Parts: sequence; structure tokens; C-alpha cells
Amino acid sequence: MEEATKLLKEKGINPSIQRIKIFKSLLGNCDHPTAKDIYKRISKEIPTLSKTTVYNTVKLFSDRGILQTIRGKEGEARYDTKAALHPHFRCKKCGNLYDLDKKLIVKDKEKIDGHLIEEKYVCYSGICKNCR
Amino acid sequence: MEEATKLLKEKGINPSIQRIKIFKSLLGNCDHPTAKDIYKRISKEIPTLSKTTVYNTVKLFSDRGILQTIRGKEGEARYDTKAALHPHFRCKKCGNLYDLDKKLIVKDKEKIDGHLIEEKYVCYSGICKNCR
DNA sequence: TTCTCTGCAAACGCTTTGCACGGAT
DNA sequence: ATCCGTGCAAAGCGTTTGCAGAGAA
Repeated sequence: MEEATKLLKEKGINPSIQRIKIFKSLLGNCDHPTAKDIYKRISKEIPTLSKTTVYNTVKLFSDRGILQTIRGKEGEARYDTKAALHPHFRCKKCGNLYDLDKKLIVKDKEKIDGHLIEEKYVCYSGICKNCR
Repeated sequence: MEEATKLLKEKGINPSIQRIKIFKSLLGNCDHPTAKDIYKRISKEIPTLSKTTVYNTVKLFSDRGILQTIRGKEGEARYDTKAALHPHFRCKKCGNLYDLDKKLIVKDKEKIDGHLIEEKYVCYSGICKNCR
């Protein structure tokens, strides 16, 4: 059995062809696709694919802890199989989102991977004191 | 002249009543309001206020470097007069966004300000190597 | 006059919802 | 028969755009 298929089954997800392809699309690409990106890629192979299925599937994956949703510059959802583990770098010009090494320690105004860093934004999440 | 009015003028912004109130609303509240939040607050005082004006104004403020746009969990725009300077803490339960002290160094799973931190997300931005 | 500001209405883009069809069990 | 996965169509929601009226310079 294929690796992707096996992983889905392990998570209790019925491995339909759509789900396998969407999962592979997330695994195989180091970018952070939007629903539209995923739809465009896979509808070449499955012409009847609908965006609803893409949204259904990423929602399912998210519920099962397979992927994380991160927000792009314009607020569109982007999906990443390992978003919580590493920092990102977003280009203010082209809007691309790059992965950075988790262990990297970055100082202000420093260049890293050839990118010129101008700002750093940190957001922690968890349960606040009022909700505990 | 009022402080808020003076600050707007310094930035070359004509201090209309709407702009002053929106600016004050951002300064005076330590939360990070959405356009809707701002609209709801100020339309109590200015019943004819339109959401368009709120959007126009935050866009203007953003262009002049007065505020930063940060993205909420659901992707809605939230506005902060000093977002780039400090990290945030977002509660996974209630969705509230809290300011954290910039100088704080936070380790994983640590409690801070009484909040229980579960995840840390870092995003750098600037100009990528392909755009330079 | 011209320029700026405002705000209604409509459009737009991303995402969700309702529902019905088809296939598997 | 039920349950599940899919996908069309429509709705929902935040945001932007087009445009016109009012007011300031």
C-alpha cells in the first residue's frame, strides 16, 4: 500500500482518491497552498473535483491534526502539514511564503537564506487565563 | 488641540471627525479590533458612519504607517497601532488576542501572564531573494 | 471651480451550507 | 436499508470598488 494511503488509514480516514491526492499535494510541495492552489493542481487529474471537496478535506485533515491552517497576507487560508513546527518568511513584494529552519535564531535586519528580514511577528497560542 | 488630532496632522492626515474617532478607538483600546468592532463602537456616536469609511480610514492609516494589520484566526483583519513591535497571545478557546511584552522570552509550554502557551508561531517578513 | 471626504450600493473573492445523487456496506 | 463521500448551487461574510453628493479651499 502506498505511503500516503497508509498514513490516512492510520488517522482513521477513508482514503478516497480525492483525499489521497489532496494529501499528497500537501506533502509533496514545500509551498503552502491555498484551497484554490490545491484545486487547480488536482482538477487537472480529477476534472470533476469540486472546491467543496477541497474544503471538506482540509477541514477533515485539520480536525484530525494532519495539517495546520496559516493565514496569508490577504487573510486567505493556507495549509501546511507542519506549520506549528517552524517559522515562516513572507515576502512583502511577491507574497511568497517560505519555510525557515526551526533552529535558526534570527536577529533583526539580518539576511537569512538570502531573504532580507525587515520584521518579525510572533504569536503564541493556547488557553488564556480567563478560559482556564 | 487634542493629542489625537495633532498626531494625525503630523502624519499629513486631515483630521475629520470620523478619522479622529477611529484613531482614538485604536489608541484607547488595548484590544485589536476588526473593522466591524470599530464600526460598532463609533456608529453609536456617529450614526451615519459607514463601514466603507472605516475601511477607507484604516487603509489610509496603514499606508501612513500608523497602524498594522494582523490576521485573526478566521482570517479577518485586525488593527493594531503597534503590532510589529510586540508578540501576541491568542486564546484557542475564546479567540481573544492579548499583547505580550516585547522583551519577554518565552519557552514552550510555559505560563505567561497567566495564559497557558501551547504553540508558538513565528513569521518574518521582508523582501525575498527573488525580489531583490 | 477643484479637491477631498463620506457613504450607499453593488461587486468580489473566499469559505460554508444545504441538499441530492451515487457507491459501498 | 443505512452510511459515507462527493459536488452543484446558493448563501454568507469580510472587503473592495464605483460613483455621486456634500463640503472645504
